[in-house]
Amino acid sequence: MATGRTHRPATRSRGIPEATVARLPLYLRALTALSERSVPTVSSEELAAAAGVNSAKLRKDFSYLGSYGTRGVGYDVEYLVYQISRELGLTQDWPVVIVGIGNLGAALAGYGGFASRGFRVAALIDADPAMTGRPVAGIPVQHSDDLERIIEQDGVSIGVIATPAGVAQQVCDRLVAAGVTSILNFAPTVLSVPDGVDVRKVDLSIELQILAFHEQRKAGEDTGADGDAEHTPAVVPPAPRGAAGTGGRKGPDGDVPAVMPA
Amino acid sequence: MATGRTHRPATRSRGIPEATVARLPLYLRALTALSERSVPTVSSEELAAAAGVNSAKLRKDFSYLGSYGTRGVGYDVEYLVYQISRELGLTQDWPVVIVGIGNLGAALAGYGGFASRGFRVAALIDADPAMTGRPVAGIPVQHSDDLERIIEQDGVSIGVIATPAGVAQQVCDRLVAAGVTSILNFAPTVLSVPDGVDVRKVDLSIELQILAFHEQRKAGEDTGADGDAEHTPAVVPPAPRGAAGTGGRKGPDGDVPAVMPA
DNA sequence: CCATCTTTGTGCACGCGTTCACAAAGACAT
DNA sequence: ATGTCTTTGTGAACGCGTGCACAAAGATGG
Ligand SMILES: NC(=O)c1ccc[n+]([C@@H]2O[C@H](COP(=O)([O-])OP(=O)(O)OC[C@H]3O[C@@H](n4cnc5c(N)ncnc54)[C@H](O)[C@@H]3O)[C@@H](O)[C@H]2O)c1
Ligand SMILES: NC(=O)c1ccc[n+]([C@@H]2O[C@H](COP(=O)([O-])OP(=O)(O)OC[C@H]3O[C@@H](n4cnc5c(N)ncnc54)[C@H](O)[C@@H]3O)[C@@H](O)[C@H]2O)c1
Repeated sequence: MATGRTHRPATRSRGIPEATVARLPLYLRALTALSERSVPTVSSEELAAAAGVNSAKLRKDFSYLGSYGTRGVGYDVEYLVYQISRELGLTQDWPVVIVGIGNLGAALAGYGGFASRGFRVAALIDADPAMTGRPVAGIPVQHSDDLERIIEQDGVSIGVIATPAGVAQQVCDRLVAAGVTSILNFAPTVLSVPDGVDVRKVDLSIELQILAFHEQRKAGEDTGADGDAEHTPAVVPPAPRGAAGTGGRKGPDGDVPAVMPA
Repeated sequence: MATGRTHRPATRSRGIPEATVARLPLYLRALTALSERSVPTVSSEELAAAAGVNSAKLRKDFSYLGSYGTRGVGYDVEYLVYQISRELGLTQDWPVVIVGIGNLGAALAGYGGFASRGFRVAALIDADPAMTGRPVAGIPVQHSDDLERIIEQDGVSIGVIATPAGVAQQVCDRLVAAGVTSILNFAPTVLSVPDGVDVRKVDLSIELQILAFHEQRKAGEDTGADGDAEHTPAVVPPAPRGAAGTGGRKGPDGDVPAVMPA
């Protein structure tokens, strides 16, 4: 998932529920695939299956956009692709800057799916002087000293942060001050931004921890021991399939010893 | 039809709400930072600010775990770190395999935050024979022919898919058949899995499109006109019945329906 | 022991999102 | 035109998540 921070400007955004907006790209992807196969129309049932959602939900989602279907037939694929693209703002070009061209930033820079939908990598920015001028994915890296100039010059309104967590807030502040109003944050930090700026985060660590929670729960049910263990501490839960005995992991993030208070 | 998608296990009796589970890693991160600064206790107000959430929400979240606070004082940092870690299943070791060691997979393999919380990269798997044996982030890449053996041997229950979208479902099927029950998918595809298997996806493209939607909305407020007369909607079909009468979707701002293709 | 102050834990109300179920709309055949 | 069949669009019910507001719990001080 990856959600942004608190999202409630009190002013209802546009009639379209946030949950619906989050699914539109999903529909768009499925529709694009149908379009490439020259499928003329599609029913809500078929499209819903392709997008992995409930058909009633899909119909309600589309009802927020308007009545674009034909009863008894379904939806016109090409037409719907256009309508959703327009609604999402993909009919225009969105220049994007990526800040922090390390392992992740470099991978993002070369990501094909980036440019596929109106998103254009306008610039790659890094603080390391050694990287300045070096081409990554065909785009020369620019020094962060020029960050403000680049953003204003190219009219960039979307920024991607792929720097270490320690400097993410600082980078964010500079981006916002220079005019960026949408930020996609890959650094594991909570960013503070003024009103009117949207932040969405992608946090691998959080996703894994959520998976671990459910994984543990599944394992707990199998052993039948204490399915709903409640809060009765003391011992660690039974290890599921092949969980190696904590062979002294303790990552660089510095895990904590875990001590019970008196 | 195992259209199985992610979806909630419906947290039956005495379960922790999914929304709460998703925030626990956030609290844990903030608490870990406090722990490293040797802060003994923290109030819900302070911790909520650090995690970027509402304090009432935080207290309610913690109430699902039990009564771990002390009224008039706050929460014991070390104790909470332990409790949340335990609840999330981070007190045990989780071996993880990454399939598809391309640009993204390689970045993930070298990600420090991966190993920081009990997640251990057990293996890197790729279908390209040229990569087999080559070390990435210090770990030798193994060929996908050995996928099943690796998973069973190491008791891996969490898999990360970073392959091209076209083969993601196929890779997913093999992972699941071999015993993996939690999948983190980076490929832009909807994965079908049987019940009991959790899938979470990280989709950069979707995040950007959501940002673009809001960005367009912000821009639309400034400039009164809709800006793009490119597609020229020639004919304006009658507004779908009840735009104003029956239930009024849409806001007061009159949207311009485009032409329906023949 | 009592008073006061701080902060938790939670009952409650509200709004959003999901899902069901069905009338209405249109296609198509006769 | 009429009837049948398919599929949309949506009213309504429901459940989940959020945030308010406050009583209770415990610390602290006299
Ligand atoms: N690698 C992953 O798979 C992964 C996954 C999830 C999250 N993340 C997060 O993404 C971020 C980047 O990860 P990474 O592996 O690419 O790290 P990295 O160290 O390889 O790259 C960080 C880059 O940021 C640059 N940088 C540092 N300070 C900067 C500044 N002030 N302005 C501009 N650039 C600056 C550095 O020069 C470096 O090139 C980290 O916060 C990490 O936690 C990484
Ligand atoms: N690069 C990014 O920033 C980024 C961002 C979001 C999503 N993605 C998605 O992540 C996936 C990987 O992206 P990438 O840029 O690393 O692509 P890539 O082409 O660099 O890497 C793909 C790797 O998968 C391997 N592979 C192919 N088929 C395989 C199979 N059947 N089994 C095992 N390995 C197989 C290939 O050998 C290759 O090494 C893609 O689906 C992409 O859309 C990438």
